[in-house]
Amino acid sequence: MAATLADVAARAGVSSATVSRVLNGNYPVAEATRRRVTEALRELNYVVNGPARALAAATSEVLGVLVNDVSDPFFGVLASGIQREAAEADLLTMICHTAGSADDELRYMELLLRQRARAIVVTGGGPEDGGHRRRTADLVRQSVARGTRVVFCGREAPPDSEAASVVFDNHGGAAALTRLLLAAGHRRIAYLTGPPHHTTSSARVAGARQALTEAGIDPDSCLWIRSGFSRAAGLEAGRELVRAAVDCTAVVAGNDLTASGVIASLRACGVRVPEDVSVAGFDDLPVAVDVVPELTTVRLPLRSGAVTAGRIATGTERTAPGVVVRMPAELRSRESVAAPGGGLSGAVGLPRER
Amino acid sequence: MAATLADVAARAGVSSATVSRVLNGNYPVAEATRRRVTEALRELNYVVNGPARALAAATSEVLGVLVNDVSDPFFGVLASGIQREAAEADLLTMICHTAGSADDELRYMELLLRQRARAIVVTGGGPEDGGHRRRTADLVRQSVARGTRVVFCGREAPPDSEAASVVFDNHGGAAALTRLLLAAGHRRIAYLTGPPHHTTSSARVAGARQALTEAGIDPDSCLWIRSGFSRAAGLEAGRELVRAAVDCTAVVAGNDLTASGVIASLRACGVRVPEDVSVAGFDDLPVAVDVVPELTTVRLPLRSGAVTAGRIATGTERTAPGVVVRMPAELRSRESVAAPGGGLSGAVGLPRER
DNA sequence: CGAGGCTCAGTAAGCGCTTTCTACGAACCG
DNA sequence: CGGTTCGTAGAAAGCGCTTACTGAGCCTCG
Repeated sequence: MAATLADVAARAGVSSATVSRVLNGNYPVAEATRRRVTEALRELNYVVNGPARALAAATSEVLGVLVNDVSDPFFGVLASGIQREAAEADLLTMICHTAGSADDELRYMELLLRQRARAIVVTGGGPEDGGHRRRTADLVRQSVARGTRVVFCGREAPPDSEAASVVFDNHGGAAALTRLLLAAGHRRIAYLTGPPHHTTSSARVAGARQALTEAGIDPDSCLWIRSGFSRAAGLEAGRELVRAAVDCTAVVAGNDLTASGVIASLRACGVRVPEDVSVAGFDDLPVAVDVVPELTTVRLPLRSGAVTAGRIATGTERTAPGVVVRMPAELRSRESVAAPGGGLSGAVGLPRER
Repeated sequence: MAATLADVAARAGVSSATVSRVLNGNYPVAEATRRRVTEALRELNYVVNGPARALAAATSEVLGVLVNDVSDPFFGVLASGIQREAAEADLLTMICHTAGSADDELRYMELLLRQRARAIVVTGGGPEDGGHRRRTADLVRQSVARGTRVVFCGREAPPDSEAASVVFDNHGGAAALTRLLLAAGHRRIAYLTGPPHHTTSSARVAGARQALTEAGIDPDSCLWIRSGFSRAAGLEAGRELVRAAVDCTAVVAGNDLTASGVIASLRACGVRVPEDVSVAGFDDLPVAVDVVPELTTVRLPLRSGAVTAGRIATGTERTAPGVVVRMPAELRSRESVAAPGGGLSGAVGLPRER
């Protein structure tokens, strides 16, 4: 049933090589022949056999993108930016959902490597685990050796690897955001950190701590609460903050999604934002301006970072191996941060602790 | 650099057939031999060549999932359900983002077909366009002929095709939702339909119209507004409704995302939900209970639908070709719908029209 | 008018794997 | 002790494609 090149060739009365040439257009073929072949191609409903082509040509037309969470808009922006570049280079993008699991990340990298993907883009932050880094570095090495380009977008490639990286200035952004809060007069700040042992979380925490220290404030006098990067995590955290009547005038969420959750649950508990408590986000996702009040946040140039990563991955942009492209972060001051108000405990009418 | 089976065989002092057998474990191999081979495999850092294997075995280990929008939680739920089943069957899931484009949908189907994917799951609704249906039907036929199973999840497979379908009762759900609103006393309802010429939108509209007609109300006395399925579309629509001071006491959004947008923009304009205007959603996504007030919506069993689709796709569950599995919809009555209030125009202090 | 150049197309050698067929011992049995 | 069976592994034939390499015509030009 499935027609092969040979079938088409027979029907068109030519050799299979000619059919291949018509298909790929990389060698001259006389117009008349081309027409006959094209005809036969259509008549037989020919569909090229990808594996066979990939085997013979030692390359394929797929670009793999690894994302932590397909339903997180952060990755949506990244993935669609990369996809656009891939399409430009006639590659088709396949997105693999790792669910934030380090093992799945490796599994998919290996799968893509096995499939001889043209390139692999690993997006988002990753585990800070040494074993994982080492295994990742191994895979990167093998991939590069087999001609699969690897690009990291959102974290640095393992040291000494040939893979390029596009990284966002999480550290600087977090520091700037903290300085903004300090300038507004906040001193008691609750930080919802992202998932622990995660490069992105750590960089943001480190940036914030540095800004605090530089302002002469002991970072440990602030609250550091482990949370996730989802809206649900923010809702949960918001409820917890209120329940514990935490003594703070500002909450810095791990990202905008979390911030929107925090705001929703604070308001549901009667806490006004920003009158009672200021809330800040991170990333400047579309949701940041959908929320009421609009979020003060840190804008990461995700789209252009994705495009850069995509261009490196497709080879449109040639770079030195192991290059690290740094993308700046930029403060977006909007409505959700104001001068310190009564704080959480004040707002809900509980005795302020400490 | 890239070690092949033959390299491994040479190193282990066996034939490549033996190495293949060790790799696949489908033929008996003496323990001692196996050990030597395994050793060589590791020493040479062997990575199987997917295309070569796929070519020889005429099948691959990938399951493709087509989604309209990777960053829409509706598809997130679907994709992760399918992925779980795929993982169970030792297949790896690749998600392709079609951006709702009919052309991309076909392109990706063809890509997956070319790659000899084990199965393809097409999720979500699709264009009602005849040409597209026909081309889809063609591809399905070819896929099946080549041993790639095709499953539709969220819309029916083209007529007479071998592909299975898992469909959600959009029609019945929309009817039930409308009846709920009618029972609450609403008569002037604004419907934000999803994207036009889209199977899901149409089914929901048809269900609502039927319920209206059955209640003796002329469907055309209600407002039918084209919108999208995103939160942004809801925000936009909400603003429009207020701006035009539309005379209605209830808004039925295309889905929960849109509903959350509508609520946000209505409230931003000083309209109370549900006191002034009731708002209903569709799908019962996690966001439905995150929103304030919690959304009255229609629950679609997305997760179990996805699992079913996944099981059919992987072959875990054997079904007759062309089977259509229907999943029921279920009303979820929560806070966002109440008895009719002053309506939109009343709330914003504009003269009520008509 | 024959040599050299061009254009176009066929031949055939793989790409790296799976799998059938075959072969070789060793063990078993009557 | 010859013949059968069983367990194990090699030889080799593809899978469907790409791509040198080769060569047949035909044109051009000295």
